[in-house]
Amino acid sequence: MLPPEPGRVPRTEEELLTRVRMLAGYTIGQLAERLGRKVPSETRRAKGFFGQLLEPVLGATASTRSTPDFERLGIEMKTVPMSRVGVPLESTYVCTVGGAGLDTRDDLDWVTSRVRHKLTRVLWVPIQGDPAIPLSDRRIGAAVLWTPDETEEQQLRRDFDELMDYVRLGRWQELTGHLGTVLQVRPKGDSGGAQAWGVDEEGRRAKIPARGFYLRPAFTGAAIRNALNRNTVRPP
DNA sequence: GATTGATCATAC
DNA sequence: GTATGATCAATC
Repeated sequence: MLPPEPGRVPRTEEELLTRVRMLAGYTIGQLAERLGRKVPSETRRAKGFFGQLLEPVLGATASTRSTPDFERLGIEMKTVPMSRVGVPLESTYVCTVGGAGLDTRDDLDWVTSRVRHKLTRVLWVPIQGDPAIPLSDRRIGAAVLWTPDETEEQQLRRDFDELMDYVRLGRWQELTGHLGTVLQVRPKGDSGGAQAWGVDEEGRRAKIPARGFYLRPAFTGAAIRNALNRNTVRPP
């Protein structure tokens, strides 16, 4: 039985969920074959491959724009590499720090930030991430749709506000991956080379090393578990 | 073994 | 070069 072919843009959440659930159990190899794409030979060269493979099948309005994957539904899709025991093996990239957003100052406030907008509604798609399993044999898991609850949003906001203080003050040197309990800032893009717009310590526009917001694995794991629990109807 | 900083592919 | 999609690998 072959996995579904590339689909049209889903019109409703239900349509998207139905489609993504059809993928559960299939391997990356099966999906790649269906799409006529070759699975990279080395895992080192497969970064981002899973996400890019799933997008056309689910009807994501892909491309490189900074809009949600499912624009009209306001849903962002993230594949998550899971260990044998079902915990995320990697952090999850959210969006860049600084850049054009600082021009409008929208990014400085949590409520209008790209981080919050990106995480308002996320479709988590777990995929086997055990390095012992060849890329082609890794299986797609059961996806869940998640919206941060009050507790989760507070956690994110606290970290965001703390991290953005460094951005506001131009203290890029001190803005390392050590900061933040659930949300952190790390380098993004080619090391050394990649740059983005920010402000320096005098508040002037300046080029700074490109960085991105990332969710820590423990938070992503909890989010997926919580989404599962919330979406499960239990008997009274 | 977990984590931070470095790195890889692709589209435009 | 900048955005998307992420994971690798040196270090703690």
